[in-house]
Amino acid sequence: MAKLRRVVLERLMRYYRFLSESSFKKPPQTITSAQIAEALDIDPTQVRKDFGTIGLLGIGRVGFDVCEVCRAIRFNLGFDQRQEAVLIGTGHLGTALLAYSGFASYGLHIVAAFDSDSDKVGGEIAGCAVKPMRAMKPYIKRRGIRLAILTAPHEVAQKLADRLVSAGIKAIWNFAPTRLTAPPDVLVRDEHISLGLSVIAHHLAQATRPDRGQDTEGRAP
Amino acid sequence: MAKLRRVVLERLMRYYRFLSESSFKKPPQTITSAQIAEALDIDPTQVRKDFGTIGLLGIGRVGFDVCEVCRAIRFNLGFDQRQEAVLIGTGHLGTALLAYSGFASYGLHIVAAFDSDSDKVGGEIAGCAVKPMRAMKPYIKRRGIRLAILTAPHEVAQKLADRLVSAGIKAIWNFAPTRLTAPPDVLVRDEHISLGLSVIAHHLAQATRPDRGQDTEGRAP
DNA sequence: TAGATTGTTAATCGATTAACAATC
DNA sequence: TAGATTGTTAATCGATTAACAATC
Repeated sequence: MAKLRRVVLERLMRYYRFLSESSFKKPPQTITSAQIAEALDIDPTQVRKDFGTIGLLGIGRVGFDVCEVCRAIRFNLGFDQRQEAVLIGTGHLGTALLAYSGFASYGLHIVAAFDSDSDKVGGEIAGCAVKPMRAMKPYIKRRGIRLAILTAPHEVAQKLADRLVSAGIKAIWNFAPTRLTAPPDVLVRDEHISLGLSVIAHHLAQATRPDRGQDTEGRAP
Repeated sequence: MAKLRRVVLERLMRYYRFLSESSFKKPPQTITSAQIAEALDIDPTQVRKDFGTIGLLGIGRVGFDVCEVCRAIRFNLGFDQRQEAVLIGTGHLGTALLAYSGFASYGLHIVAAFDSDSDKVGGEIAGCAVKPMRAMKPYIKRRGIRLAILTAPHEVAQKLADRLVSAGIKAIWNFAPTRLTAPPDVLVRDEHISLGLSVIAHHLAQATRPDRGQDTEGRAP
């Protein structure tokens, strides 16, 4: 399995979400690159190229077999393997993620949550046991967990990330508003909503005070 | 104010977050592009170019004035204007966003939440009143709200988005796992966590079953 | 002044799009 | 067969990085 670039991975996910809708499970179960492109606002050549990189071959004059495409994407994104994860920090966001039922269809299972609040420890959230922080490292080691979902506050995020790495974690899905540092073999995916906010805020500010056109005509020197 | 590209906006946000840390508020309050680049793992030329596009001039042999940089970014991202928003759907994620106290520092204020659950309507979440869905459109119109944060379930997301657009909303920050369609003058920013998941899942699958090297040496024909 | 840092132009890199022969 | 769709090569586009004279 070749290593794929981030942009390719994200497009593969979009194809997958689109094609796994029930409507495509029915015959004739084939679809052309042009149809996918139209629906997702992507260039059809791009679709064929992406499919090519994961070894998919289309059928001339017909298109692609929907099931085959889905299977290839599942394989390349690893959805066909059970993936266990721990969640660190059971605040509102952590609770939201624990309650989200959609992860299982991607092979992802949150098997334990950890929190420093002794009132929460011993309890359950969305069927997942909440354990004390000191149990984190041994738990991860014992079960060979490789993925951690970090939903702890900013102040403790880096320290927790370090502990996760020392416990053997290989990927951190970071929802804390903090840029984490980790060794090169550990993948960190940051989900800062502040990046989205920058795009939104700029768009709205644009509308309020548009460019006063310093380079347009109508203002002779 | 010129319209800026998404990648530039996201970098501006990263600069801003880095520079607004308290440590940079103290004298000498200047910083070089190389220092910023080092901290954020960005090319120094990129930093200077980004600053140039928002009209910032550095001082030879010294660098940039931290306060001036922050002010310019605040202006360009619109953080200096009060921005009111409504939130639609008070599930776990909606509650997490309502409880997040960091938005105010970007000028963003969630002034009302809407939900279809009559048990929630009339109550308060994190100091924000929860109102019935039917009150949404008149509320938005009356107060001239331009931003909606959509944290409703997948099934109703597009329908709600349509209603928001008809009420006059100009930007939708979409946390529902749905690709929304909206008129071109309405900005939609999708925060699908599934995109992040694709990157994480692929990384972990890579480690489990690395490329069996069909093109590498050691396998003579 | 000498030297560090900027602003800007040119070169590189990678990703997207266009073109089109090959294919079913 | 005729025609639609693929796979792939070439062209374009945009973003990143390198180089360096101008500046304080």
